[in-house]
Amino acid sequence: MSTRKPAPARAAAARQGYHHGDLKNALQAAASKLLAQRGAEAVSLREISQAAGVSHAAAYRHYADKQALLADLAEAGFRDLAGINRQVTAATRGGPLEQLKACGRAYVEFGVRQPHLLQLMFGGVITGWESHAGLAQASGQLAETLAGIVASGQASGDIRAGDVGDLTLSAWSLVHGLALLIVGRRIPGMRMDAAFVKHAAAQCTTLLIEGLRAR
Amino acid sequence: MSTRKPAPARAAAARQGYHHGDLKNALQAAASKLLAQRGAEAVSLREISQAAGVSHAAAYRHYADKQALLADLAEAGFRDLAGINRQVTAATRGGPLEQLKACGRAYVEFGVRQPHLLQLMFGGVITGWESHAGLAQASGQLAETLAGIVASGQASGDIRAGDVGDLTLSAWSLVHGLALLIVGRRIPGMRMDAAFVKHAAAQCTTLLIEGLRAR
DNA sequence: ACCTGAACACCGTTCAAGT
DNA sequence: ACCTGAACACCGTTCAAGT
Repeated sequence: MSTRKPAPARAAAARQGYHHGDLKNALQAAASKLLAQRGAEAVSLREISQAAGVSHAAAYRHYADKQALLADLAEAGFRDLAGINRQVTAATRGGPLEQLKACGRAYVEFGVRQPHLLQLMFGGVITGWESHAGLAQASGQLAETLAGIVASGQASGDIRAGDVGDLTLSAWSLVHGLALLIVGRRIPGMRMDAAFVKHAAAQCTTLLIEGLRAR
Repeated sequence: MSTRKPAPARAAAARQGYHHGDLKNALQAAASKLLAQRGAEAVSLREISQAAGVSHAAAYRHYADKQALLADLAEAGFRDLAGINRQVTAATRGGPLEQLKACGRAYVEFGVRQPHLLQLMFGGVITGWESHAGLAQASGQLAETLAGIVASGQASGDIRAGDVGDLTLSAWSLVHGLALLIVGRRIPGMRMDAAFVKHAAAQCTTLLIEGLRAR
């Protein structure tokens, strides 16, 4: 047993409404949960604070404003998505075109799994990305991950020659657009179930690799 | 001369702060202008009402709530974009693939010209599309316009066989994703000028027609 | 150093009252 | 029928004050 008693001390502090211990993470967790439930515009900072068990002004000790907290959530989303891409790439056998296909499907599935998070990451709610360094960096890492797959495909001769940035942008645009059209429910006659997502992702990524394939 | 004097009567009414004449259109115009300047989340209904020269409660005589007004703007955006697609299609010679290419570029240019409107149309700010019948219809018409080009390309033998909905979704996803990535400034090293937009649209639509081309 | 509670200026929405 | 002004319940943000 340790001589320090952090848990009881924290509990006592919480009882008297003081010292949260790790409020920043608690705010993130509460915000993430509420975001997933109702979307960024429908959740207030006061509600997040309440869910974290502190007064509505306490968040300002850890975040400059509401946007800074949302930016943290978006950043985590970008890191998560980039990680998924790396993982899927590593786990997929059959060459770069199959990897790209698998990543595209994973990208769309990520969006369907967390629609409100995807909207936050790309929907224009967060302004002033310059002031959130980590967010811009995480977003850039996602782009780099995709570019890496394209570059390796060119090196192996599976993907045709051309500027890596241009080809990556095309591939990214396709899966990104599909994910947002699905999440935004803009596709007529769409049933938003796993089968449709799987089908649509397969169709789109097939077109993609037809366009990218070396000939 | 008519015996009725609508214009002076309206002016007199306006002087005493009553009877706007065509408040609904005035609200739309004011909202559209403010949306273009600062985006949907940064503009309040009170501000729109003030810009239209009425009290902050007057808008509720014409719109159920703020969302209904925003839905009207989004609907106009969808109709505008669908009209642009039809116009570009009619004006482009050289077959369906060239038409699709031209529409893709026009789609991206529309987004770059009106980034806040594009975000409103697709960014998830408007919830409950079911309650805005005109909006859902206008969005559907845009999809139909795109599907029409794909179908005519199949009829002429330029576009390969396959489900029209699937091929249309792929084409739409590509240009839609590109437009949103550009507007959202998510492309590393991007310069958001006309030359880049032209270049990126050309690259992406080239990949698209390679993937769609009959072989 | 970290949090609270009151305060400020806003916001969307409602509603009785005016013409 | 159409609009106003007051009112209500919220919100983001600030700040003196508490421990």
